[in-house]
Amino acid sequence: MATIKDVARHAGLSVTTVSRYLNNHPYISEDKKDKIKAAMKELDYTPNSAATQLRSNRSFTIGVIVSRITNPYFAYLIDAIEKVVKKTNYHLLIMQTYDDKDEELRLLDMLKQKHIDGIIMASIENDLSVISQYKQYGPIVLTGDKSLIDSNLPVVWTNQEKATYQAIQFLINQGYRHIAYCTGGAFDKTKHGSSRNRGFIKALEDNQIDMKMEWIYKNVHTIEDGYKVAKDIVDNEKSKWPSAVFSGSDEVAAGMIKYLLEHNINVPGDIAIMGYDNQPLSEMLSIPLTTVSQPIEGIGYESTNLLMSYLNEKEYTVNQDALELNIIERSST
Amino acid sequence: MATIKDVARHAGLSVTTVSRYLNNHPYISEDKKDKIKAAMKELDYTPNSAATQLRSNRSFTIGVIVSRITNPYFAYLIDAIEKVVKKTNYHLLIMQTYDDKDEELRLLDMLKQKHIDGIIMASIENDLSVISQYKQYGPIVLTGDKSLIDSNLPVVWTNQEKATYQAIQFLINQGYRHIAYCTGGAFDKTKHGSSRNRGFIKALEDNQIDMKMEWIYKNVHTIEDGYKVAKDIVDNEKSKWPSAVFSGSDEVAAGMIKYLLEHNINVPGDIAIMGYDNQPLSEMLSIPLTTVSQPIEGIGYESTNLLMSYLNEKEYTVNQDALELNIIERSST
DNA sequence: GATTTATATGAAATCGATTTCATATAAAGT
DNA sequence: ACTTTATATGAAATCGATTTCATATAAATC
Repeated sequence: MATIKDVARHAGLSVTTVSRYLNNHPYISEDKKDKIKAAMKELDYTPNSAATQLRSNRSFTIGVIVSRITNPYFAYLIDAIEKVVKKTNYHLLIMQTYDDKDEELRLLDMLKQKHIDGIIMASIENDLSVISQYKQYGPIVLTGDKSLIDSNLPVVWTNQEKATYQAIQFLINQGYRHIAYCTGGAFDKTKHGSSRNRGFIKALEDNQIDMKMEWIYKNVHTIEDGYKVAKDIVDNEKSKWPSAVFSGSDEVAAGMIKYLLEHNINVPGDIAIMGYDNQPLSEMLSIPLTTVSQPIEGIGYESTNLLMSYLNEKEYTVNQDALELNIIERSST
Repeated sequence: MATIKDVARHAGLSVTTVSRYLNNHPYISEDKKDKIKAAMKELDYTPNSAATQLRSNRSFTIGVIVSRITNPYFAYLIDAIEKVVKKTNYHLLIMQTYDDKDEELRLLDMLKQKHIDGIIMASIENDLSVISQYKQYGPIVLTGDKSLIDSNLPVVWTNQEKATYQAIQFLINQGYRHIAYCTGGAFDKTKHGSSRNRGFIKALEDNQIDMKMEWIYKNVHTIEDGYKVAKDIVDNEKSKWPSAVFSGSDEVAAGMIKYLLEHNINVPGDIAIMGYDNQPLSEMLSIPLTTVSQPIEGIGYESTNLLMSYLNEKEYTVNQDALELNIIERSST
């Protein structure tokens, strides 16, 4: 492969001048520019990215960490991020942790290795205190719930507590008062619980509804999990069924609907179902799903611009208005 | 950041020895190894990847080109590829073309720039003759239909013509003889048509069924497209409806089912629907979808191992048995 | 007309690793 | 005891760009 040296020789110039041309520096005469252009074409020259990186100490690559791209939420988020990145001279490196702490650390190490210049974290496995140690190696932008602002890292946040509160309130307003709750994580009644859990608890409290622990389902993620939860509910006497189930994920909601319909249980007549994320499948279900939509485009746009502002040492103010969650009302409630 | 020089000094050794340690070369005494280890820990040393790349002329990164990761087919394929890559010392760079020819060329250029060592192409925009010019810069493995073996590039192929033939034959065996056809691409009756089209045409011929051009829908991709196709069909007199519709994509099939059910048309009683890809949503539909499943795991596994074999100059024989397509029979036919 | 200032170019140092070449000692083979 | 061979280490060159420092000419200012 031709190097910058070859181009310089071919154009009868020094490598310095060719380098200047490559980096759009001022003060190069037009005729020299033409000569360089011609030489580059003639030799089919492309700069070696490793050399550029080594000397300039920038890789012009940013990373985005997600748990897995087969989750549509992350796929669409990456899509939104890439749309912004494509407009710059940066590349996007998509990294998956598969929910593994060590893997996440290995990915963060790429900042240290100068493989990437900055990171957007869309999922988080390790403690924030661990992650924030890596910011000395390059900017790290977090995306997620408002509670992340406690980390001393820049955050593009949404208010999950408020959205969940509103979702539960929405169900209550529709007349449902016996509400079951599914979460992908843990559930403890203390204040250390996750934001969504807090929103759920608060909404019940504000409406003087008692929370029943047997209606709290933890660690449910997949369609199969939802299927099982529905079975678990329905296996009780009908008088003990909740009138509505709020699920922290559309997949779980989909699994529940599948089970309920297979057993001729009316949705929402017998049991209403509400999901979260507004994933593509949610409007395609037999019973289109009422759900909470996340501002994915906004999160992607804002987080990328924020990260870029750090890389280019400019100011950027996140437009919080673009980060509102919305309830999408369909037929399942 | 600490460099190899710092480590060497700190350990009282030469950089050569430290480099040898980093690359697992033989002939380093245990006590020196310990000293190096200690120095690296002490200084929190991580090798600069750009320097390694520049000197060794390898980036230990491979790329996978897809049109877009929001397409579940590609998301799951990437997932399968990453599972293999994670076991090696390579990184995976996911690249999206968004169906853009120029973008694809820009991504291929990364081979030239030595940004990546090799590429798996899961989608292809440019002519194969154009793409194969890039193989001088590093190995390129194609994945897709059998017809790609004409390119002089290594291919991990599936037999789309055969699968489509079998799918149509399956419908015919079930008693459907008036079969409409949806394709994401173009459709011309010449031998230059795509493999799936050939399979469709051949199946009809072998069963002495005339093909009706008004039942051929071209360039349909999305759920919305499917919705429109169903409307277009149903707007005719019922006597002119096809008895079954084969669609080259589950999304399109989903859109059709949505429309048909909304208009109280029985599936499969009035019109049967068959999809392609066996995407996650296909079993979640009101009418679970009969579809053709692609061996995504196999394609990912084989293509990655094949690419790795080129990078490590070893032999690898693709296990063609892992690349069969299968008909998944559900309720929509 | 003398002195700044803007424009235009090049030689050499540098980024942080690996690779080549050289060398010294210990162990093995004859 | 003498030559190979295996083990262990280091100095210096190198990969291909960018950056720093130096310099020469043309244009602008006083």
